[in-house]
Amino acid sequence: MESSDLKKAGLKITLPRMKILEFLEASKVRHQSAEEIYRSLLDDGEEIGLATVYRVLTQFEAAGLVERHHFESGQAVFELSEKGHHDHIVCVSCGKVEEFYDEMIESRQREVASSRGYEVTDHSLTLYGKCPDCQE
Amino acid sequence: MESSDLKKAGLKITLPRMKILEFLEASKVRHQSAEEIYRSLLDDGEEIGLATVYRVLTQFEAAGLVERHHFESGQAVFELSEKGHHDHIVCVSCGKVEEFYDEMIESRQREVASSRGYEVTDHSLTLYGKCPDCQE
DNA sequence: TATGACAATGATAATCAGTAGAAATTTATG
DNA sequence: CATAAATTTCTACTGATTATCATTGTCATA
Repeated sequence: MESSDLKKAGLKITLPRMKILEFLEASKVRHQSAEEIYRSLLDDGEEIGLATVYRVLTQFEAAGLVERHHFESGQAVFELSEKGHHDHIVCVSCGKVEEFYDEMIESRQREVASSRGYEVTDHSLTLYGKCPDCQE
Repeated sequence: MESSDLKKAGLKITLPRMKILEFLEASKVRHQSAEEIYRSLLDDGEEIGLATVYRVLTQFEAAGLVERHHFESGQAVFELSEKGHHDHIVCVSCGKVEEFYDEMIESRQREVASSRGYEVTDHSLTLYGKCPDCQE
């Protein structure tokens, strides 16, 4: 079932790609950096190179299998794009990431863009704040 | 008039800080990277180090004089924060940046965050698309 | 199932934005 | 002006990501 995802994406079925995809699907953490994914795979006893992790994630992104987000931390994080579009709330204390979707915000964005003659291809909205757990 | 800004920010008045502030105020380009600012100053015949540009911009940011944005380019850009809060539309073809403000979007963001118990400290919303000039 | 074209991997070097350290210079005061 | 403290500069270094390249793996075809 994973391999069909790869085929659909026009990617050959290789061990590293399977490993990464399986790992992302099995992981309960939805937003992880390339380095974290790499470390986790090594810890699981897999043999894989960091360069391959970066390369494969980039290919997955191009294929629409994962999304890359930048948030504030210098380091990009990746998430499986199983669900539809959504935006993020990031806790500035603990780093937790929650997802949300608000149709009113979405539609206003489209209006703002088109009123200026833009064809929107993408957008990113991230709220930063303290999550309930981190407020004392 | 620039020096008073620096004083208010609790920063000593130094040549590099004046140069950078004057440059930002005189520049017609509102969003520039540290490297671009550095190059421009050198081209203007000023003597300044890149490390100083980065450090001063960071101090200006802390003092609220400039804002730092991350967009998709990997490289941070800085803008004078003369105006109030606003979001951005970035053209994916020519890199042009426009600003906008939409109260409905702002208020929905606050609602979304508070409905999840978050205290929002900041947010970033960026739309990506093709500007009118770049659509053939 | 063997083969060959070509894509993918992995180790490492390179790049790129940004930061740290330490010596030299400048600023604000007395 | 003299002096302490803050600031600048240069340069080396980080950390994240990408490029290189020799080796290996995949897969359509024979």
